[in-house]
Amino acid sequence: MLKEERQQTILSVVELHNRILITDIAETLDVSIDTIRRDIKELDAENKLKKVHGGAISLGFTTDSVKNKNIYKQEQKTAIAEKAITLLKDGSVIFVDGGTTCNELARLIPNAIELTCFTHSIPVAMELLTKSNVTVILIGGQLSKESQISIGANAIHNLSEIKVDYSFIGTGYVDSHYGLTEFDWDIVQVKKAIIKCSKKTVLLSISEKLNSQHRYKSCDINAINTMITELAPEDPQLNSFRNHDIRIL
Amino acid sequence: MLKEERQQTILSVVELHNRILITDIAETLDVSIDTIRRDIKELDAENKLKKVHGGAISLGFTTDSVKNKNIYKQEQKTAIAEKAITLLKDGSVIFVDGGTTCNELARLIPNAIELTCFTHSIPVAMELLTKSNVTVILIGGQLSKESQISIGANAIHNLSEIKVDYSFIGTGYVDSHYGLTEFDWDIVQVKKAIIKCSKKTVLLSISEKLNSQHRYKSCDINAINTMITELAPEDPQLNSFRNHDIRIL
DNA sequence: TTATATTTTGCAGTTTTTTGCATTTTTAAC
DNA sequence: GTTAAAAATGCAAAAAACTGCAAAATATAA
Repeated sequence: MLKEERQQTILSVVELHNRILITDIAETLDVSIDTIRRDIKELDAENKLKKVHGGAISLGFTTDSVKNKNIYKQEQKTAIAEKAITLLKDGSVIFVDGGTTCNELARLIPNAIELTCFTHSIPVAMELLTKSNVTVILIGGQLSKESQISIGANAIHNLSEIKVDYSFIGTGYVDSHYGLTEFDWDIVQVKKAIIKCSKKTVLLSISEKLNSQHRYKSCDINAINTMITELAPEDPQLNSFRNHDIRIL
Repeated sequence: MLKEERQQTILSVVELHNRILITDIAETLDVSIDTIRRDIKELDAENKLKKVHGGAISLGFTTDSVKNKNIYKQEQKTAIAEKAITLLKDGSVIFVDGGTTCNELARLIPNAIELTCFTHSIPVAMELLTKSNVTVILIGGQLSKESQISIGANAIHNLSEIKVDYSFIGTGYVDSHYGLTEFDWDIVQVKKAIIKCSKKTVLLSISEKLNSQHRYKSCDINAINTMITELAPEDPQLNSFRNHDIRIL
């Protein structure tokens, strides 16, 4: 049996079962344990799997991946959240939207700043509960299973009764011409209510979402006061937004 | 079984239930208690979870509050929750209070029953979000860091606008003479509002809390329609409650 | 084809890691 | 305080990993 074949077999077993035992596969393929050990060592070096004591596991199955929960574009979102943090002042009253980027913002709020945070997102609320310097006020309503935020008439009504200095919102799609758009109608209604109750609205969006659109519109691009992406403000990708009255951060 | 796999399993249990008991998981995975202890120690060092006496809790619940204290009486709470489940009917509209026992109830709701659940508890909401057969409606308000529920005028107002078939509530202390009492005044106000919006109120309480009282009163014992403990209904410990118009389950 | 260089493989001995058990110490529940 | 459960510690057996080396397989070149 060729080495290449053997390694391919190992990989397919790992992909199928998320794991492999050295002793098992050595017996199955009828080669020595050392050979398999060396194969796995190589495949690990090539980043095809993760070598562990006694065998190997698939990359998506590692314990490290649980914590970072495979958040798509995690680094960019952290960079965006860090920029957003700079807008916070002691005593600010803010609203934090749902979504992974806003969640990251919540996570990174420093404990030097006293804040009052409104949110309709369960994950954001969880994150903020750990911070003693933040007063958290939950916006109730029917919970969306998918996005884990309050939506519907009740949520919108609750939002109509508050006023915040800044709201930090995410969006499904953003385009300088079409504005902020979403796939989901209910979400759009809530976004509208959020923007309405905010003195200033800050959009957090990874650059990937720029210049894309979908069917329902949350607001015009002019409704946004500040837009934060992971790009430098002078990046050419942001050119189309410069004709508008937006601060790019 | 690979060590990585084991640790992975531990992490996923912690993520799902926010807690894990060393003895439980050792038996489930069929390894010694010491091994699990070492795993949890490692995972704690890697900041994947928080090690506590008797097990581990998820990082989200690090607010060293109600959560980790009572991971011990878990079995009793599960027994209570299982009894409570029997009261649920298809199409019921219920309210689920915060606290570990009610959380257990939420966790054990079977997916055969269609329900509409109101709750003011973040952990309960999290739990219910995983169930496709349950419509979850969140009661907003200021969040209590310690108990992770909405409290205050806003929460009470929101409660005044709903009506549910059953509410499942916990309490700090319960006594056949003094009724349901709490250490915290704000909590009491919310409990009153919950009871007011319920056609029937079901108290879930481990027997340990029976015949104890504290300074603020939520309601008379007569305000409770059904009381569930982990004891058999005919247990002598429940005698003092038998003079009242309560169903004991 | 043959001779030579290179890679791969299996083996033996050593080191490291993992695991379970017994004992002591600590914790927390009462 | 007492007491029972859990945690920490030390230890030894077992499993796995690493090391160096020589034989075998493969590739390369004359």
